[in-house]
Amino acid sequence: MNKQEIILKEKLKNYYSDIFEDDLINEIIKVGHFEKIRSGELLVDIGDAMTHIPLILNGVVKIIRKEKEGDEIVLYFLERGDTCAISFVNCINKKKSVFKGIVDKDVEALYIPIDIIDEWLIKFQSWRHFIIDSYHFRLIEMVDSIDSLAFLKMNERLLKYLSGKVQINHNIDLEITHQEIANDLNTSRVVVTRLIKQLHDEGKINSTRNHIKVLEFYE
DNA sequence: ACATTAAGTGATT
DNA sequence: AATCACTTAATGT
Repeated sequence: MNKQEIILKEKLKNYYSDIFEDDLINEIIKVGHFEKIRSGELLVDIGDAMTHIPLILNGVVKIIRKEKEGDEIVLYFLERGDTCAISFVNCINKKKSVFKGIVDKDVEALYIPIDIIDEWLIKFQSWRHFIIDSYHFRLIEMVDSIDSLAFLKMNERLLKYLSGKVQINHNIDLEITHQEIANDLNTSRVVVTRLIKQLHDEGKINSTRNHIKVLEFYE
């Protein structure tokens, strides 16, 4: 086993040993191939056929639903321990992706071929549970995001968005522009600017160019 | 110093 | 809450 594999095994052990049994971790290391993906890179696009599934070790992936003419909206973020279970089902049925995934913060991931994923479902209980749990979790996130769209006003959505960012980044300092937020929420920059200013005046955030410090957020 | 990009604002729908 | 049109401020070359 080479040096990289050892480091990898350590990372996997640290992050996943609570959920996966040792045998499974060993198999993951055997068949998975390691990749680093830089922030801003496209992971999957709508219509892509998937052959491998990334198991996220580090970083953040932004999952986006896209309307025909460029209109996009962010559904949720994936981080360590997450994997897009939606894509498992895509794989098993050999269907194409319905979502677009962009790397939001540099990602380290292990790519696992789909046929093996299928085998593991039978072979490992912990894997089965992992997939089902993560599917369930995605569903909850989706419902949540539908709720937001349907019932929340823009200012509430913004606050929720910022809260989510803080959680996933493990940092209350966000490097983001009003324009980027506007794109993610599918609104205009002007609107974001005004709401940001409001939140700033209310003392809930601190905003300067390219940077927002979130002082009040949901857990 | 100049150009570019981000953010702020008033008025209108 | 969106859009337009314009200003001001911050930053890069």
